[in-house]
Amino acid sequence: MANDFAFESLNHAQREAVAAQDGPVMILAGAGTGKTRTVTCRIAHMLERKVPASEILAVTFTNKAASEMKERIGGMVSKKAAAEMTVCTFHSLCVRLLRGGIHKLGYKQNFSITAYSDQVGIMKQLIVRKGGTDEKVKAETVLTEISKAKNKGIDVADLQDDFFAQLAVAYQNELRAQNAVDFDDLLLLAEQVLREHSDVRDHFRKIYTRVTVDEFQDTNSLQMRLLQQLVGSPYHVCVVGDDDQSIYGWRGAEVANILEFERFFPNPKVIRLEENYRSTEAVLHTANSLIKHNLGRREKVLRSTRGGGDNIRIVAMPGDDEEADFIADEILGEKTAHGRQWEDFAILFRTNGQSRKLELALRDRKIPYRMVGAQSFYDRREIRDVLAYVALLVSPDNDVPLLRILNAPNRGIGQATAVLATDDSREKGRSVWQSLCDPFFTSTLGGKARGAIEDFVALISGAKNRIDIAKENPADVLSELLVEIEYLPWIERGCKNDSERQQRGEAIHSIKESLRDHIAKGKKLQSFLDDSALASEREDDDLEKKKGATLITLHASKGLEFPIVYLVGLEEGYLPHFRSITEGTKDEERRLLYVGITRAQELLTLTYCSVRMKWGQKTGCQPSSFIGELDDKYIEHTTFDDIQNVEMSSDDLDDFFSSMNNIFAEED
DNA sequence: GACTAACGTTTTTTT
DNA sequence: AACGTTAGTC
Repeated sequence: MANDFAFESLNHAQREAVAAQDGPVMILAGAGTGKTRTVTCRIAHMLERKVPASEILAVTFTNKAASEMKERIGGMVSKKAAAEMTVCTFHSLCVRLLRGGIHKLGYKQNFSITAYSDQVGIMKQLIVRKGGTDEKVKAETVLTEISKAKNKGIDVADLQDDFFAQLAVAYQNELRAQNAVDFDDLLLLAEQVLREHSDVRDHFRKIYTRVTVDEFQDTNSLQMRLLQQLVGSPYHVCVVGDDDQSIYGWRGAEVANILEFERFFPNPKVIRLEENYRSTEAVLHTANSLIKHNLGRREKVLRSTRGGGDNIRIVAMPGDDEEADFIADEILGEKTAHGRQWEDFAILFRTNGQSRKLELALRDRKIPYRMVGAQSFYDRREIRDVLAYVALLVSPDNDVPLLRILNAPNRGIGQATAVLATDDSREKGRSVWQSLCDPFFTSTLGGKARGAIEDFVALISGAKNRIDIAKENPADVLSELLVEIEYLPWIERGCKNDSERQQRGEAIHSIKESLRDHIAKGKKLQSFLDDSALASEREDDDLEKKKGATLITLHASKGLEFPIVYLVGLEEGYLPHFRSITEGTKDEERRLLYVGITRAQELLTLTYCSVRMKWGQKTGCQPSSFIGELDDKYIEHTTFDDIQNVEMSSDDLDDFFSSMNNIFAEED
C-alpha cells in the first residue's frame, strides 16, 4: 500500500488521528506538528477502508491551501482517486451548490458573484444617493458591518445604526436586481438552501459522507452552521486547527467553534498534536511561556523534537532606521558567514506600513527579497476592467461592470451622462444597458454623448454576437475588442513610469492568457468570472518561484516557516496594536506574536525601537508589554549599540564581505 | 468632460 | 511619506 511508509513515520498522536475515522474528530494541531501530513494520511487511509473517493470532501479557507492539499494528497493516492475527491474552499463549494439550487430561493441560475471592488462601487453610489456624503460614511465600513451581520446570522435590516441598515437594505436590493450575490451571500444562501430544502440537503449528505475542515480556528458562525447542514448523523466530520493560532477574530472568526466543538457535534474524539518538528527548544519554550498568558484555551504544550538551539535575542533599537539597517546588515553577514540562502531569512511585522524602511535597507544592500501579500492581482484596476468587459460579453444587463467601463477608456460618456442613464434605468425598471439601447432615451441627450453611446452599444453587441451567434473563441473576441478600444495604450498613458507600464501590460496579458486557457479546457465564460471573483492570487507566480528574503505581515506568515526570523516592532501600540487595546482583543495580539515566534526554525530575533516614524512624524515608543511575559530562560537582552561595539573590531572583515556580496548580487 | 491641486487618511486580509 | 479622493479650473 502506497502510504504504509508514511504511516510508519507518524508519531503516536498522529497515528491516533489517522485511525480515528468514524464520528466527529477534532485534531488540535499546534504549530509545526505535522498537521498536513496527518490529515493527508488520514484521507489516504479512508480510501484503504474502501470509502469511495468521490464521497470525500476537504474544505479550506484559501485557494492556495486547497491546491496545496490537493498536491499533498495527490502524492499519496492514485491519480484517479485524487481527481475524484473534492478539495476546495468554503466559497467555491457554495458556488457549486448554488449553481444547482439557487433557483429555490428565487435567484436565476446564472447569478454573478460580486467582487469586492464592485461591492465598494455599489456602496459608494448608494451612499451618494442616500445623501450620506456629508456624514462622511465610508463604503468599506458599511460593507464590513453588513458582512459581520451576515456572518453572525443577523438580518442586515436590523443593523444597529439606522443609516447603515438603510444602506444595507438598498445594497441587498441592488444585488438582487442584478441577480448578483456577494461573498457572504454565497455561504448564507447555501446554508439556507440546505436548511430549507431537505431534498438538497439529503442529496449533498449522500454525495459527501466524509468531511474534513482545515484551519478550523478561522471558521465563523455562518461557516459552522453551513457545516452542520452539510454533515448529518453519524457525523463523519474531522476538523483540524489550533485555537492558539486564531488571528482572524476581527474578520468574524469564532474561537468558540473550536473551544466548544462538542456543542455542535456530539462526543467528538479530541486528539492533540504537540510534538513539534520545526523549531528549537529555545523557540518553543519562549512561545509556550507567552501563550500561557491567554485564558480560556485548549491547554497544549509544544514539545521540541530538536532540542537546544541558540538563545532568542531581544534587541533594543534607537529607531526604525537602525532597526532596518541592523537586520539588513546581519542578513548579509549571516549569508556569507554561514552559507545561508536568501530564502532562509524572513522579516515579520505587524502592519504593512512597517515594511517600507526594511525594503529600502535590503535594496541598498542588493539583497533580493519578496513581499508576500501586498496588492491582490484581481483587485488591480486593469484586471477589474478587463473582467468587466468579459462580464458584459456574458450579460450586458449587468449594471456594475457596465458602469465600470462605460468610460474606460474615455469615449465621451462622462459622469453626467452615466447618472442620466442610471436614473432612466431606475425609473423605467430596466437595466442601464437597456436604457442605452433605447432611442427614446438617447434622443434626450446631446449629440456628442448620443453618438458615443451608439458606438459603445454597437461595439459590445457586435462582440457579443461574435461569441453567441458566430461561435467564435471568446478569448479572440476579447483580445480584438481590447485592441479596438485601444485599452492598453490608454492604461499605459496613465502610468507614471516604465516599470508600472510593464507591470500593467503584463497583468493584462496574463488575464487574457488565463481566459484562453479556461476556454481551451472547454469551460464557460461564466465560470471564468466565478473563478476570478473567488481567486486572489495569480496561479502562475507562486511565492516559491520568487527568490529572496521574505518580508511579510504576521497575519500572512501563518502556516509558513523559516530558519531565521526577525520579528520587528515589539512596541506597545504596534504589538499589541492600539486598536486591540481599545477593542479588548489583546489575547488575539498575543496569539499573533505566538504565531510569529513559532515561524522560526533555528534563530529568532525580536526588536523594538525607542522612536519610530509614524505618518511622517517621529513618535516615541515603549517596549511591548508582551516582552515581560516571555520566560527568560533562553532569552538574551541586548541593544543596538552593544552589538555595534562588538562588531567594531571586525569591521574591516564586514566591509570585505559586503563588498564581495555586492559584486555577487550585481551579477544576477 | 478632462486635468490639476489641495485635502484627508493610514491594522491585520480572504473569499 | 504616500496614497486616493475631491473640489476647482480650463
